Amino acid sequence: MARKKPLPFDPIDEASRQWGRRWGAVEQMRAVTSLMRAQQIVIGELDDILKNHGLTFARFEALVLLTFSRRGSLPLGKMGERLQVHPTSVTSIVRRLEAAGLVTRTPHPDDGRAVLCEITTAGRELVEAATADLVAADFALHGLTDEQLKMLWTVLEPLRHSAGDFS
Amino acid sequence: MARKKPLPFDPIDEASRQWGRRWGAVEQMRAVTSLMRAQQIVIGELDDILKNHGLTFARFEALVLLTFSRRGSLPLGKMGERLQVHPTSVTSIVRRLEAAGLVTRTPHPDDGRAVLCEITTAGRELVEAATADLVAADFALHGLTDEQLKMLWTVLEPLRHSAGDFS
DNA sequence: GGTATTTAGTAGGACGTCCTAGTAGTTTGG
DNA sequence: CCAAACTACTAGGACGTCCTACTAAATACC
Repeated sequence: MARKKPLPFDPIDEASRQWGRRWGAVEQMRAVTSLMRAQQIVIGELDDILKNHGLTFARFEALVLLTFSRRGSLPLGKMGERLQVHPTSVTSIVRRLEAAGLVTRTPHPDDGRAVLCEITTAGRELVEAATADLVAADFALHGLTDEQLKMLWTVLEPLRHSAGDFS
Repeated sequence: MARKKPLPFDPIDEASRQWGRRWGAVEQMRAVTSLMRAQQIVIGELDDILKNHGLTFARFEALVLLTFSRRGSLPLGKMGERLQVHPTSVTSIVRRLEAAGLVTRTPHPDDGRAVLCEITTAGRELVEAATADLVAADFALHGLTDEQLKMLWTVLEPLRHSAGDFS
């Protein structure tokens, strides 16, 4: 994941300097660029860890969600709501999980339109193993203090809220 | 972008509650999930704004980078370094920019392997217009104070640093 | 100088994300 | 009770990201 040759300067810092000479909203630009890059770094590391289990972070999240449900199963639509992704993304994720034998797809007993996704025993075991690895790796958030982690969440919370994720 | 029906609770908060009952690293998990979701929200809004200009944020960033260069041109490899993306991503981005007439691709005069990407007049004009829109929209970071924006950057900086982005 | 290695970029493919469109069930309202 | 509206999901495609080859050119090293 790490660049072969790290730049001798922070590219975002450098860009924000140039940005400031022409346009406004320097702090916003810098924050957004940071956010993008940090997300890219983190998901790269997480996917790297999960690759050893044949997973991606998206699929891992789906499995975790299922383990949190009472019966270990949810309709795809509910999964999309909780994971905050588009319905078609859920279809894609679940298709791959099913192919790996980690979930099963059955028609919903009470609603002919819906599909129930249920985690298998193999899925539950894999979640445990994968989670252990992620926790051991600090979720790729090396060196951030609990203070900083809370700050990150606190700063981003109103952003998520105003985007209409929840009320 | 906004969900049709926002959940009556914060899905990340809810997940972290359940997570805490089984596994550790609750703060990390919550921070990571926040980061992922916030990035998704922000890039969604930015792409939405840029769609009016026939751009995406990735392509916008590439154009901005070119306007920051002395001659308005850079070899693809340099662009990848500065944008912190894989070489093949640069190829993809530049191909689309070229198709839109926003950049030209010419062989590098001093290095037969390299390709020089140069922004066109149309490209420069588009960057100005698109930037104005993004700035007007606060880069989709509605309501975050300068304090919070700085905090975001500050918290994420060491993460980027330790990933080897720069030294 | 001539070969070996490194470097720049492209080709093709996997994945996750979104979108639009379409199908098949369910619910609503007259 | 039947048609209209809505809902759950799938199909197919665009985009950006990464990866693994692969080609061609430049550089290093005998």
